[in-house]
Amino acid sequence: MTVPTGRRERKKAATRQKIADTALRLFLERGYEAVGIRDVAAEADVAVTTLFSHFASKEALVFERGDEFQQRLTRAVTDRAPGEPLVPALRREVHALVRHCTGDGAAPTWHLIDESPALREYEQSMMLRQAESLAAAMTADPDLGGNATACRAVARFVTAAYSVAREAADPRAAVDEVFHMIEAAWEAGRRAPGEELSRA
Amino acid sequence: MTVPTGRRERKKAATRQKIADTALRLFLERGYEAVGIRDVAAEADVAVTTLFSHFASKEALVFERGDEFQQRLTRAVTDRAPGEPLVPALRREVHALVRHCTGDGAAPTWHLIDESPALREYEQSMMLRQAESLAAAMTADPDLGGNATACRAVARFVTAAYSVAREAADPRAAVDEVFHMIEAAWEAGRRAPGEELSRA
DNA sequence: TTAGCTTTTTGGAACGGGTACGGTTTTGGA
DNA sequence: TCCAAAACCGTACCCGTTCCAAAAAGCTAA
Repeated sequence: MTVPTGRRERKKAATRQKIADTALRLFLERGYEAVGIRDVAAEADVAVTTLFSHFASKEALVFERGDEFQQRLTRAVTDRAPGEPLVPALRREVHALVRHCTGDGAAPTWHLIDESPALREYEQSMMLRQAESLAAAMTADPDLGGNATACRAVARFVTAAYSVAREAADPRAAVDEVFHMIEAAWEAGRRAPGEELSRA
Repeated sequence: MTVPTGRRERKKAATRQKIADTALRLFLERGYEAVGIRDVAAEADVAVTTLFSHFASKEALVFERGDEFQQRLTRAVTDRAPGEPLVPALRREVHALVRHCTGDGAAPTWHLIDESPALREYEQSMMLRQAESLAAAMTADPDLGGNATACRAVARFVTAAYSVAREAADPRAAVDEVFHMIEAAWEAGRRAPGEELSRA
C-alpha cells in the first residue's frame, strides 16, 4: 500500500547536503581554518556526531563529491571501447577533470583549497588513492599486458599530470604536454621485458 | 676553566637525539598509535613543549633524518658532473635510497611506517615537497632546456618511481623498469617545443 | 665572581578535530 | 499496532598541538 520509495534515504541525503552547503558557505565567508567543526554543526543545526557520521573529516566537507572523481579515471579504463588505446582515454578524462576545476563557478572553492595547506594535502592523499585504484584497474585489464609495475607507474604519472596541470599557467596545454610524455613512458613500459612477463 | 666550545648546541642536539631515540623505541615496543606524545615526553624526561620545539609533529619523530633525504635528489641534479645526463644520475640516487630503505637494519622502522596510515601519508607529503624541490632545481639548470612543465612532471615521476619500487616485490628491478619509462618520457618532453601543439 | 643577555626548557592551561557512549526519535515494514 | 534498524542527539573525553609566563642554563664581559 504505502510508497516503497525510501524517505529515509532522502532525508539522510538532505541532511548531508545541508551540512556540506553550510560548511562551504562558512568556509568561504570566514576562511577554512577560522571555522570550527562545532561552528558548522551548530549552523547546520545538527550534532557534531551527526556531522561525522556523514563526513569522515573536516577536509572531506570541502571535497563533497570527491568520491565521484575518485572513480572517473578508473571507469575511463574499464568502460572504454574495446580496442581503444589506454592513454588517450585517460588524457580525455584528465582534460575533463582539469576543465571542471579551473573553469566554471567552482573557482572560489578551488581558491579555498589552494590557500589551505590542510586541504591541499588532503587532495593529494585523495589522488594517491585514486592512483592505486587506477593501477588496480589497469593491472586487471587483459588488453594491457598485465605488467604491474608499469601500470602502477603510469597510474601515478596520470595523477601527477593532473597536479602539474592545475599549477600550470596554461592547464590545458600542460595536460597535453605531460600526456605526450606519459605516452612515451607507456610505450617504453610495454616493450620493457622487465622481469616476469606472462603475456604479450 | 672549562672549555669554551659551544655546550649549548651539544646539549640541544643531545636532547633532540634522546627524544628521537626514546620515541622510536616506544613506537617499536608498543606500536605507533598506542604511544602518545605525553608518553614519549615523559619517558625522555622532557616537557611536551620541548619535544615540539625539536620536532614539528608526532610523525616527524620517526623520520628524524628526513631532511637529509629531502635534499639528496636535488643535489643529484645540481652536483652532477658537467655534461652528465640527468636521468641516470637520478636513477642512481633512487637506487641508493631504495637500497637504504629495504636493506640494512632499518627494516623494523620501515615496517612501522608501512603499518601506520598516518606515517605513510606523512612520507607521501615529504616526497611531494621533495618533488617540488627537485623540479625547481631542474628548471634552474641551464643544461635542461628550462621546460618547466616537463621538469615538474619528471620530478614527480621520480618520486613515483621510489614509491612504486618500495611496494614492489623486487624493488631494484622496479627502479630500473620505471626509470626506463622515465627516460622515454624525458626524451619526449625535451623534443616537445612547449605550448602550442597538436590538439586532438 | 657578579651582572646582564640570550637560548632552552618548563609546566600547565587551553584549543580544536575526532571518538565513545548511551539515550531518544524517526522510519519502514510485518 | 508493534518492532527493529537507522538516524540523530549531547556530553564527556582523548590526543596532537599551541600558548604563555616564568625558571633554568649557557654565554660574554667587567
